[in-house]
Amino acid sequence: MNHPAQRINNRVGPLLDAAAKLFAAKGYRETTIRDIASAVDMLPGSVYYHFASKHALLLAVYEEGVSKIGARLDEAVAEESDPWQRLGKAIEAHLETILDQSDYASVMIRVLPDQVPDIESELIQLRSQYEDRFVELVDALPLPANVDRRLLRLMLLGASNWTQIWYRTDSDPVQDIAKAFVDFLRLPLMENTDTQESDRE
Amino acid sequence: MNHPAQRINNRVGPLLDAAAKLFAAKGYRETTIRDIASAVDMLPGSVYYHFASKHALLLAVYEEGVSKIGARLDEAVAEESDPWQRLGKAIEAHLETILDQSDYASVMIRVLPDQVPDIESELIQLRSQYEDRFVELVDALPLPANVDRRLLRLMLLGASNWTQIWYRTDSDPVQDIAKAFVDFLRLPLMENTDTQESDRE
Amino acid sequence: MNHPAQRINNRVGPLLDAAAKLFAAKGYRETTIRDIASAVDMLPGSVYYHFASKHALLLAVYEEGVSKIGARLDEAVAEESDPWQRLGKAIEAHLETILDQSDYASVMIRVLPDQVPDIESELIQLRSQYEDRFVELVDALPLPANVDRRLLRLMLLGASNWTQIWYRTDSDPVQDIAKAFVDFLRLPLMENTDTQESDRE
Amino acid sequence: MNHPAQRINNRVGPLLDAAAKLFAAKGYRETTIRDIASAVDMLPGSVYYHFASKHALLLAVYEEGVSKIGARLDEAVAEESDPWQRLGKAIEAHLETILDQSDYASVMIRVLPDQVPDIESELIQLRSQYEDRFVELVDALPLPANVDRRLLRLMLLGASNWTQIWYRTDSDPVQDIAKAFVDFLRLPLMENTDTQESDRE
DNA sequence: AATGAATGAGTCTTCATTCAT
DNA sequence: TATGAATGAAGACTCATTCAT
Repeated sequence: MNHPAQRINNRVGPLLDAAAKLFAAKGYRETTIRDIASAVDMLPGSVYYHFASKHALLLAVYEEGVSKIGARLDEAVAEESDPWQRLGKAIEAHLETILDQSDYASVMIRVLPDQVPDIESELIQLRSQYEDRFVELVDALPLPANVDRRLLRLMLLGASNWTQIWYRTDSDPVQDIAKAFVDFLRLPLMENTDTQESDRE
Repeated sequence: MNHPAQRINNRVGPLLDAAAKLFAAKGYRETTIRDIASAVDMLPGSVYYHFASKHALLLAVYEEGVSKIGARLDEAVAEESDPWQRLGKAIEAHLETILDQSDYASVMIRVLPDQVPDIESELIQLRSQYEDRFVELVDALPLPANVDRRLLRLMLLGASNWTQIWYRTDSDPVQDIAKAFVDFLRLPLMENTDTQESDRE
Repeated sequence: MNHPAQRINNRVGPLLDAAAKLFAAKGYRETTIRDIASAVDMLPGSVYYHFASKHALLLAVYEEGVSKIGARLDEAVAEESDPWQRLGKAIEAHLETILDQSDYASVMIRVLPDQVPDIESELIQLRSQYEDRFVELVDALPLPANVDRRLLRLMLLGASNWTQIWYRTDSDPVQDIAKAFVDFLRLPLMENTDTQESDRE
Repeated sequence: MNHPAQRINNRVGPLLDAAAKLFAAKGYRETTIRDIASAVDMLPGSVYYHFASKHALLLAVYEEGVSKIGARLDEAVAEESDPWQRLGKAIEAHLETILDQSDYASVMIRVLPDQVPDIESELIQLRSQYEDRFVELVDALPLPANVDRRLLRLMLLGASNWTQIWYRTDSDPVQDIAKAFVDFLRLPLMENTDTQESDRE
């Protein structure tokens, strides 16, 4: 009667993988329970033995996604101590994970909380659990006092997430993209860049 | 073809407005014909007098969106001659339009071509019709030779489009965001910035 | 307010023609008022000035069909006096009219009364008004006493009507078909007319 | 593919029966999924568990129809060796099946391929699969050299199929009709058998 | 653990028809 | 005479979900 989610040798894994792959490829609404089930040779009804609802499936994918991409990022960042290097590695890890390596992480970027109102807040929370890492990363940057670190972070993350829209496997290596993004920002923002006067108007 | 859009006293205008508003707020799939119809006090079937299909409605909104945001951008850019100023104004116009002023333009950013496979290519074409303006804008920038202008553009546009995800009307003024985004990039990339040394690895 | 159906120079003619053509080509259900209207550059609503309903249109087509094919047949038959010749001419006229010459007549054969239950009885009556001519034609035939003239007529008429299913403009001339049908009945098909014994094997 | 038709205790059988009965009685377009579903106490949506579409249902009925009437005819014909007898039995079987015994077979005659353009070619193929039997049957007939066997077959089959239009259960026994049709062809109808001269023109 | 069968609410869409102008 | 705009009832189909077995 109960859902034994911990069982090692069950089919929750493949099921979740299929869901992640499909959600990542087509989006949440566009993916049906039947799609997912038949990807693992199950019948639609059987999915409900493992997950209470389609929402629950998405939530599980999101959780796994956060966990995967978070771990990957922590690991990448741990190798560096210089704040800019750490940020660079972080973006690199981020891009690699959502573009290349993990459908779970892709889903996190592709399926936006407001597309699933019923579990919007849960999704938001899960996302920030991950994205908050970038708050620290950016805070650690040696920057001029007047720099709006929040906007800086948002810009970098936005640009990174949006790669999902235009990235094709045959375009630039992911690492180049990451490096370019950080460098575009980094060079002017270093502490000792004197000529800092920006007044449009 | 049969439906002359110029007729003064018709309800195509309001209908399209309602569609744009709803598509922008909830997404394409999440918006039903019933939603749109009842927003203008029509019956679902009546919508089909004006538009052949839900796809056609989206296409019309997209077209109007491209036209609106394109015109707004051209106008904003025309006031300036300095390439960086022009780019700044462009981003400002872009953000204002998609965040504040036009549901039509918002739809263009929110509803991605691959979410509507049946008219994917039409949507892509419409989008690039607008986004191509940024190619020119970025090409006009005086930049060091080794700068990848494509990635620069993609970064800026990606960051801008992603604002739709986090922007709330009570956060920073749109103009500040635009200025920040451009300035983050601009300062290091000015021609005579000597200390250009980027070597991670 | 009233329908001046007699007006010479109106558009009832073309309208009816279009309806006949479309009903003949696609069937009643498969043809929409919009199809018919746009064939004569009208709007769907305008059709209702001339005809009270789609049923009424069909009825009018049927009437015209009966009248046309009836006249054609009477004319053809009048030229002959021998009963078999008269029947031959009749079938020839019948086939020519429904296969070649008149959409109105084709409709009579193609659209069966029971497909339009609301006016089934009217359609049946109209049809028999025409088909009754064949009762006389067959009654006039000099036949052995034991021949079931009703079945003979039904066979001939059925075979003729069914040509609509298989006839293509590039197959046999209509006249040949008519002649063959009548001759198959009139003459014996057995190899040597007298002895009735045929055994392959 | 997913729906195994052989399962003993399912409702595919009754569903198909209902579809056949309704298609035969009212035609394809005139029959709704709701009609069919409610005939077997299902909800409309449930039908789609068993059949992918209304088209698929019709196709299944057609297939069954071809199979049923083909088997019945083969059986009837096997009992005889004389070509005319064989043809007579064939027509008898044909009429019995489409008028009396099988809704499936009736559908084959009543619903014409060109009424369902989406699956027109499949339906045509299915029909000829059956009707081709008559090619052989007619070819086996000992006939004068100048007889157009194709038209002969078409006439007989057309007349037979058209019985569906006029046949009522209280009219002649089906066997009588079959016998009459074949005899009309086989034997001469002219009063005195000898003078065989057919020259219209 | 999974399936077969179904449900029911909802989706887009169609179309004969109406009616004020 | 005709049109523009709509209606409303119905149509085929979809899909997350349920549940007895």
